[in-house]
Amino acid sequence: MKPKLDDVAKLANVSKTTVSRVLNKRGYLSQETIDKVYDAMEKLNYQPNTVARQLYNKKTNIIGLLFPTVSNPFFGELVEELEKKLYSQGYKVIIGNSMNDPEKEKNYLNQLLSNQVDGLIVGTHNQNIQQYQNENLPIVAIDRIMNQDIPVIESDNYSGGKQATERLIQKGAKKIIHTTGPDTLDTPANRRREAYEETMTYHGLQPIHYSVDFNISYTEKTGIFNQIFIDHPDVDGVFASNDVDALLIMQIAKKFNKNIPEDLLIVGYDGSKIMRNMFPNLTTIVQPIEEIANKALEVLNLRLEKQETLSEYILPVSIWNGSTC
Amino acid sequence: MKPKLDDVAKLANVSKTTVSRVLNKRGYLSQETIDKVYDAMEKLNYQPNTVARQLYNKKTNIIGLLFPTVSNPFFGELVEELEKKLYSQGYKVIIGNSMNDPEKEKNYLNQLLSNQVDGLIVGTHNQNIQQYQNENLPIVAIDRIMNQDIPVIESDNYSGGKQATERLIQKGAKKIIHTTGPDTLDTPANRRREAYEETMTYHGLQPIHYSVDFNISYTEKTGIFNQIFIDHPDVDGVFASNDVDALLIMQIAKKFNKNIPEDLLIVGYDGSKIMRNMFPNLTTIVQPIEEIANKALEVLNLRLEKQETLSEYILPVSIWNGSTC
DNA sequence: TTGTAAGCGTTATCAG
DNA sequence: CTGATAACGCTTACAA
Repeated sequence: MKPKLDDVAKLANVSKTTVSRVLNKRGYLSQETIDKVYDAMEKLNYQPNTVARQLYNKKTNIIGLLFPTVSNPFFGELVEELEKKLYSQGYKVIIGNSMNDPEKEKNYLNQLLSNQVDGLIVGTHNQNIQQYQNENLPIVAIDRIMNQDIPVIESDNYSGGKQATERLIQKGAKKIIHTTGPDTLDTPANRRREAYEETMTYHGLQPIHYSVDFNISYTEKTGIFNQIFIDHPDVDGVFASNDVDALLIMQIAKKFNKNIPEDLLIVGYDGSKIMRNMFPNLTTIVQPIEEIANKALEVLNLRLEKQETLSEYILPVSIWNGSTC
Repeated sequence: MKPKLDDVAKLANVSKTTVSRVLNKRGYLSQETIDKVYDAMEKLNYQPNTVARQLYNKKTNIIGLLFPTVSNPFFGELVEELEKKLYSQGYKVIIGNSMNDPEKEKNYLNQLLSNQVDGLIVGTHNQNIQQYQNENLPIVAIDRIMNQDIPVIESDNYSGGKQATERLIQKGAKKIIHTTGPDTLDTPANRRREAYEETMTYHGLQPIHYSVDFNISYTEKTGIFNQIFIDHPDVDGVFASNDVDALLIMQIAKKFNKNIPEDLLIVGYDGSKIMRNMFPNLTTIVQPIEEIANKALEVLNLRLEKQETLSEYILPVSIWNGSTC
């Protein structure tokens, strides 16, 4: 059996209180007592029970992170950044990969809301989850609209969409296709599409978009992207909704004998560090992952301290000049 | 204040015991009581306190995952796979990205060992952490040697190293350089290097390796990889320790005007799904990520049930035939 | 400087 | 079928 406070107390011939005081370095204690207690803890290899402490303190020092998938580099880097910073603040993180499955998200939520976490950072993309309302748990959303009470951190999607589209047009593309997430969601990322459509229209070009569900397999995705080239053999520009898709499309373009950038221009989205290093050629819109993480934590901390926050924080994007556009 | 069991009990005019019974669907209860209680819970928007349950049950239903970094696709996919499967078993996961920093790992460990988690899956690469001994917490290691008591899941590193090296040789490379992790660690991954060296020697070739610390920046990494081409302008083959590095090296090769595969053959390692889809051209040794995750959980479950396990489980690797070698 | 006792929010035993 | 009550392991008034 794991030793508990009481065992230490008995071995050291003091009370539980005293041991607790030593443990938490609180109150006045004689050096002698302190030594005795440490000795006993050592002997028993004592480790305080975190759960008991959590119960008393009503604080778990755990933050929940709910994201679609950690295997997409954008989320991977974001989660890593968040974890790193939370760790240095003394928090641990529980991660839920919702895979954008509403059931799973709802489930996670219910569990996490039950005093399991001190706060929540949510970056999944589902609608109609009302649970987020009924708690006064500090929550921050990343790139996701939830409700009035929950602040959203996002990068400037409209500007990103505009920059991408203008870049493609300026480099001579006329038939530009945009891949997006599912049409049905109301997320800040939709502003990319708005920007794309407005920019296209402004230049007298016809916007065309293909929406791709998250959480489908690579095989299915490849199927959809193939279809683009079948439906539009004359496509000469693609604005992909993320870098992984951009690269997938590049692979498929090859099969259709399209050379990049001669026959087809491509712009991606996200610009995670790992992508920019592995494939610097890909022209892409860079979301400031580190700044997003910083801002999310800054706002979460405000909420944890019950302070006021804005309801939206928009961070600037930049463009990475590769050779695909 | 959050409502508690007692509040529900009062509102429903029953005892805490009864509410608890309803909550856990245990024992005999009249339908009337059940309805009353559910009503009260509804009205108060009651949610049971997980921490209190954890304390009583001495079980948190949390598994700790300690990995170097979730932003490398190999670990990203592995962690995702583990999370997905643990979730379906009713576990949540606390993730620690150790960045291979021994301090951080030790710290995480200490915290997690304190009754915070029911089990641990460790895939970081540090030495000399003795803490793992003194607990009877179920632990499983992935690709990491810890101590006799802790079962290790790994893919067949020797075979992987041999296949990679032989492939390079067979395709005509003579001056083949191998990049590895730090020399100082005793990990199963070292068997790749052994295999590389033995295979090279067997073919009368001179093994040369460059060791690259984890947790250095991309800039530093690039520096080291640059050095390879400066030190060995006649290099015609590279066996990289992972796919990310393989791609980094490909970028650098370009700068040195080496065409792939004409002037330089490259074989990577890991073969995560995302990599194989984004860069199908990269010839690489594929670790069976899903099987590793499955086996790790199978073994962890055995440990959780206090059953015997083997001390080592080795899973087969395969080769992905790209065009870089 | 140290100890006693109550309480954090559950669950299970045992009695009715 | 239902209710007191103790217990899970720790922290903190309050007392001494």
